[in-house]
Amino acid sequence: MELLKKVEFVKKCPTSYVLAINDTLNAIQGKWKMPIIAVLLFGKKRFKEIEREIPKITPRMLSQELKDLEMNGIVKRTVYDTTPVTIEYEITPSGEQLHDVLEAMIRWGLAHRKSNVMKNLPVFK
Amino acid sequence: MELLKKVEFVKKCPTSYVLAINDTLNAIQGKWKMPIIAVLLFGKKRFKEIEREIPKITPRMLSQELKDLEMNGIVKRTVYDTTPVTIEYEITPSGEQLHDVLEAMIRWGLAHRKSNVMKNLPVFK
DNA sequence: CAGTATCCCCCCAGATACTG
DNA sequence: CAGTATCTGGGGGGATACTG
Repeated sequence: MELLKKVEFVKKCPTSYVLAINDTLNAIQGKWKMPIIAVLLFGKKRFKEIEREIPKITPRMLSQELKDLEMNGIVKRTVYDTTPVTIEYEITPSGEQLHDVLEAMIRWGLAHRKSNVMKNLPVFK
Repeated sequence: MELLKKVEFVKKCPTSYVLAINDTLNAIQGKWKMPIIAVLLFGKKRFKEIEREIPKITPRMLSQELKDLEMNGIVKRTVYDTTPVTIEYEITPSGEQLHDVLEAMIRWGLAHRKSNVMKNLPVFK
């Protein structure tokens, strides 16, 4: 769908579009969501594994964000009945579909940085 | 680029991708960025016009967000030498390219809501 | 291992009022 | 019109310690 048509659509039916964008934003927004999703795109991981792969994240934050992601259907949590229990986190099919969004974001980010229009962007964050 | 290749790429060259995603997130993240961008996609607007079109936004927030967007090269601010001065905000070409990201987000948001995997999403925000 | 529980600080953002 | 100034509360998120 091209821009003008979309704009027209938004005019006529704002709620569903705004809602959809909001859902997506909620899914990926927050300091640690993207890193966690990125890590899980490489496959199932356990709590400590994720923690180890994301520098500086605290268990408190990891726990909290994983709950969010689970509630939003991005991540699935499975408890295995071993002793002690093993718990694995994996990305859901729906979560995996986020790669389209990520690719669009990567493409825009690269192009935008190249176009050099940013006046005051920190090189690292 | 498909997922696996991207993942490989991320493994080899994490910084640029993470940076790009970060840039994009910074551009659109925040409570009022998307509404402002949406409004400006309809054309040039003045401060008060934007304020009127976005319910509940305060001048303080609008001013702040517009500055952010300008610094990030998403929005251009033009001062016209009338009396009193007229100031117009318009979206930049680079900002307009965000529609690819928006469309990806809309597509994912709609599909994800349809797939009904969300356990606890507020119907309205 | 897989998390909770507490404490605490900072800053985002709302309310309200004011200015060139 | 096009914003800025000031005050304020709530919560996101860090540090640290603890638990089944």
